[in-house]
Amino acid sequence: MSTMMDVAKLAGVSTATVSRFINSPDTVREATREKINRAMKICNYKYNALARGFATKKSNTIGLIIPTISNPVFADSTQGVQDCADKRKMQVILGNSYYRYEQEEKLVKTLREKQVDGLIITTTNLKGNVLKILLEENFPFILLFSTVKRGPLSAVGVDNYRGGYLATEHLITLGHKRIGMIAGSFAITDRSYHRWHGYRQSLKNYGIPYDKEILVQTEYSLAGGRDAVKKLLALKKPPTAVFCSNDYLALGAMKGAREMGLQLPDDLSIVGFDDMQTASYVIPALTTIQQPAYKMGEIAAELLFQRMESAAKPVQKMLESTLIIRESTTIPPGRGNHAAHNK
Amino acid sequence: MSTMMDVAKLAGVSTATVSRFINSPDTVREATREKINRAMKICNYKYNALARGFATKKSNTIGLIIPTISNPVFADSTQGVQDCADKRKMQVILGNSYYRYEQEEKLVKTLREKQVDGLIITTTNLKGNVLKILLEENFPFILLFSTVKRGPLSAVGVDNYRGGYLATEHLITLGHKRIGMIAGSFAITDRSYHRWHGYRQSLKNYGIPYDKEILVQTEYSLAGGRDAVKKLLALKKPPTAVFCSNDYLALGAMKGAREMGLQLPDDLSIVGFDDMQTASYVIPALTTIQQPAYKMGEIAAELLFQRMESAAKPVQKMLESTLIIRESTTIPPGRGNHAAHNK
DNA sequence: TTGTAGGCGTTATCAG
DNA sequence: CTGATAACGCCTACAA
Repeated sequence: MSTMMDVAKLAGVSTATVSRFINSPDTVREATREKINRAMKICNYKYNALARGFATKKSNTIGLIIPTISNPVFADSTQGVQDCADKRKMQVILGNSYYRYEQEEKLVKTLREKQVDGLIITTTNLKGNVLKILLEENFPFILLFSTVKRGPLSAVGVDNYRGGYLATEHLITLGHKRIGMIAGSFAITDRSYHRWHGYRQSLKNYGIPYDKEILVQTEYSLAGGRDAVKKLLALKKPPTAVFCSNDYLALGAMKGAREMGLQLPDDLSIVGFDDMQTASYVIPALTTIQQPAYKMGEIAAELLFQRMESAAKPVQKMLESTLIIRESTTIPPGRGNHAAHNK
Repeated sequence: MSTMMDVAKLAGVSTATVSRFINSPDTVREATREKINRAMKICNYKYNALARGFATKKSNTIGLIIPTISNPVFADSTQGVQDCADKRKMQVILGNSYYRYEQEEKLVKTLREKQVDGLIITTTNLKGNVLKILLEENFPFILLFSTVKRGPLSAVGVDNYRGGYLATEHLITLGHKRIGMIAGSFAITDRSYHRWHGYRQSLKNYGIPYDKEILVQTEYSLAGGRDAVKKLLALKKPPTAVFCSNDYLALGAMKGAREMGLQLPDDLSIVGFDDMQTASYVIPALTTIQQPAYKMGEIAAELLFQRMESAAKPVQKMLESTLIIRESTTIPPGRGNHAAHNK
């Protein structure tokens, strides 16, 4: 593999000139440029960005840590950060934490060793040491899908509490009195926890007693949702509606309910969270809380690049999450539902 | 940021020893190890993997180029390569080509400049110069979601032709005579093209004339599938079944058909391709051709690492793709369908 | 506009 | 088991 040295010799110039030619062509004379160009062709020169990074102490690479790329919401946000990085001619190294803190810890270590210029993290543990150290050492990073609204950490997210509130309120407005919740394990994601808070508050505001019997925490998966709904439906007093803390859980719940012979949405109303692409293509189309995942990724990257350029004060961007009413929610059963003829 | 030099001085040893301590601790005396350890703590030493890569000419990084991470199938395969890379303590830089060849070209250039040790590519143009050059220059790379079965390129994929054949045969076996196809644009993905070939061959083998009227090429998206199915349904002689070249298209088609007032699957049978996670959770659950995406990613990474260690002869791994029959396919309408009471 | 030369943090070779 | 020292490929003053 040929180097600048080879090119320089062949072109009869110094390596400094070759370097200039690459980084700011207009500072080198036309004739020289041509010589260099020719020389590069001849020895099939390939620029070594790693060597450059070594010399400049900038890798032009950022790290992105998410729980798992197989969740479409994280995939969308990843796309957002990638597109934004691409514009800045930056690359992104991806890491999956699988909702495990030690893995997250390991990832930031490895990525920092790789000299990434900054980090975007969808963290699994807001209180952990990882973020604290990053902050202390003044390393540029942005939280994504974050729940923090103030303080020293820069972050982008949505108001999960409000999302949970809206989802529940929608169900209450339809007439439901017994509303269950299927939540991602609180130990693993505080987003789920915040959504649950919104749920509780909504119940409270409308004078519906909270019943911890109809909350089930589970893993964030289709199967998790399916099993959870079956558990709820097996209760003596099963809920007539459930709020699921993400769309996977909701689709799983639809499946589970159906397997138990229920008609949807008539026998059970379901609302999700995320609005992943397929949510509106499912039958019945899923009522859900929409999160602008792609946009959030874009903004996180944008914020990170700003932060990398100059250490401004921390900012938190909370984006709007909105309730999207579709077909998976309706009035409670036995209330003269227009769709009651189905039974 | 402190360097090995600092640690060495503090510990009263040479940088060489520090380096040894890091890379093969057992070659340095216990007492020395402790000194170094202490020194590292004191100056909060952080290893610089980039400098290492510079010295060793190995970045311990691979590049992964896919069309788009928002397609769950590619997300799954990405997870597969990442998990495999993780085991080898390798990082992966992700790039989206968006099915655009120039983008793919640009990506391999950038990634090579970044000195990735190898590349995994889900290519958009098998015949393009990119792969040819990679091959000529003997750069390690593996094709993923590949259609190639022989030749100089190493690759992993499934038999798309066979998948298309199976899907169509299933429909024929159910009694369908008029079977349309909604395909991803052939110009963009030869996988789609191969699936179409399987479709044609199946038709032929069962003596059903091919009608190009009921093939529509579109973009790989939910909306694409929806629009396409509407086009087909508007024909004088609409199909009673459609084979969609991926699951997104199939879900889109379900939506479109439903919007036109059809009952599924009774009025229209639909089969997809991929078996993405949500496919079995949709209602009616999607009949589809399953591709082991995660597995394929894992194998591709495995193959790449082998290739990086020693330039063995090229291999092509074709994995099994199987027909998964679920609820979205049934006998043609007007044939005494058991579900006919729905109308 | 171009050249000279030192430096970036690690590894690797060769002595000791 | 440890130390000295020359790479590795590029950038960047500083000088010319």
